[in-house]
Amino acid sequence: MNVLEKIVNSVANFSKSERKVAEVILANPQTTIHSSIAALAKMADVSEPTVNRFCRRLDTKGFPDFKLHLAQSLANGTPYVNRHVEEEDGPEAYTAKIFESTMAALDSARHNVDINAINRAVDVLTQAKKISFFGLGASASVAHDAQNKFFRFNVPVVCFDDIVMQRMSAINSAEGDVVVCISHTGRTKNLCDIAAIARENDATVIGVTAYDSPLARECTLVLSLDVPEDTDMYMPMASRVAQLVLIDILATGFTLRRGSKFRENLKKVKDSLRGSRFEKKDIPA
Amino acid sequence: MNVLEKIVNSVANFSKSERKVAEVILANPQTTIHSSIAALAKMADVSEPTVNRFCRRLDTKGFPDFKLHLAQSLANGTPYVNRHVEEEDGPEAYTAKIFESTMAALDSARHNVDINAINRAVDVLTQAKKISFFGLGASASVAHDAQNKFFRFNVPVVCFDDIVMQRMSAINSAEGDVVVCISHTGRTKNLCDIAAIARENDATVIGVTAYDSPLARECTLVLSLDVPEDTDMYMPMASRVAQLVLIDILATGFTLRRGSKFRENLKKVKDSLRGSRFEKKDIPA
DNA sequence: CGACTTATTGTAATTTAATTACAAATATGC
DNA sequence: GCATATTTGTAATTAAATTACAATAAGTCG
Repeated sequence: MNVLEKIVNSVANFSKSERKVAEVILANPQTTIHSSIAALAKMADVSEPTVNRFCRRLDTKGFPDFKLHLAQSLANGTPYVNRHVEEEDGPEAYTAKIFESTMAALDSARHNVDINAINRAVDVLTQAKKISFFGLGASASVAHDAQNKFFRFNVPVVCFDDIVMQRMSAINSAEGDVVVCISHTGRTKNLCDIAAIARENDATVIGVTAYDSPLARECTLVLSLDVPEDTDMYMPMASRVAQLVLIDILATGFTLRRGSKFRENLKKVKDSLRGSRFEKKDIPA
Repeated sequence: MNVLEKIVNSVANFSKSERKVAEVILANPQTTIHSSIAALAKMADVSEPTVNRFCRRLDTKGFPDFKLHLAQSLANGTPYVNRHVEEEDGPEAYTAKIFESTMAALDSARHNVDINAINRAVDVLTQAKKISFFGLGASASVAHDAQNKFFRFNVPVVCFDDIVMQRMSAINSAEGDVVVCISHTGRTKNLCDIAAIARENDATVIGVTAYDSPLARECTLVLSLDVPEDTDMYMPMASRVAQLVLIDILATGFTLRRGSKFRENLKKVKDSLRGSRFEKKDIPA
């Protein structure tokens, strides 16, 4: 596991001084791997043995071993950790933290997605007579986005963010229709109802939601995204980005399945937008 | 550059003993990073200073520094790159590629955002009498998302994805109002008009769009996101994710600026949603 | 509230590892 | 084949990390 993540995750078990060490390391990971234990101790304003104890607590053999692990974590260019935004953060700090948390979330999601489930979902979608995307609240915009994407495929696709419309649509669904329900928590009652109704009417229900949630239990097929935890700001952030990426993946799988001829069509759709846009001014060679 | 490659490439410049060291390292790189200089010297059947000289020849400061570089090379050195999806990619391949491209895009965006612009945007937003989010097509869902976020702040906020409504709204704007126009290319004619109209009516116009685009020129303040290029599938993918993250950042900046009292309110909004959800079953201690 | 216990942190000593300086050995050119 | 240059190793030195222990701070219970 990424050492940086490990530090963040086990910050609770740290003592006061150890936390100081953690902060300094998280702030300058790149510097850390080129510092001696003495230099780091000074930076964190603690004693050298404290740094050593800190390393041991993270299951490394000692400081040099810790640096090795740290170097490995930094190697893939990603010090992406889910760092929480703090009250006293300036624009620089919170901007960096949000970017990094989002990337960390994507990284985690990437390792946790069930490729088989994705493949089956693509199967189902390519064979759908009609596709509906339903989401409420923050997930509504994900549903909209999905509609926008699949609309380009010249497939019958609808999207509702209104429970009444969703309900009507679900009741009218039939065999061969696919309903995609999007909800991070999977605990939104209304959406669970919609999923149940759609299934009773023989539609295939794909859930983009948490594994083993009430919504998941109502679905034919679940695409779960394990995203660490959202940053403290009481609003969905990283989770929603992961959902979007999942939609991108489904859309991509869809176009690939449809073959190259189909993709030419896509290009036409894109080109058709040209009329509504200002031309890019030609740069003289 | 990858140290292992470097060893292979410069094997010509090595002396006999140095070559012995190189061989041992190439044969057991994983072991090497956990060995002392003495252990390695013994394995290669050379003296310790020879190992040290070997390290120096590879432009490292010494043996520990060399181990650090080696560790970095060994850590699955796949930095996130913008890999294009290919025709023959299976689910595994395109899933990985899309995740990685998105992360690469975010990484790039992170290094290119203008923190000052963000800070000023937050300034403007916190002082707004009314906030409007406008986007068309793929950017419409980003606008929706923004609305959802800022709505929680108990701020007058609207969002339209319909040019007629956008136009009416823009005409009715007044000093103190903030209009956020979202467009990846910044070349959507209709949206440029809206921006112009809003500005003529004394609203502050923030553009989430490409630098130096027609839309950018109509804005009071531009938040440009430099995202490499979208994957080949003829639809906006990474760019839109970057926009969403930018919205997250603005929303976060907003709440931080408003102070801790305000954030308690936010928690209340979140808690208010509880009634519409299934409770998480309590896990017995 | 104070004595006792436990946990945390730092100081100093010790050990270990890495580097340097120098000498021996090997190779290279004339 | 001798002189020079290069390579390699031995021993000494230095630097770094770790351990042992003492002091301080934080809890806990009477």
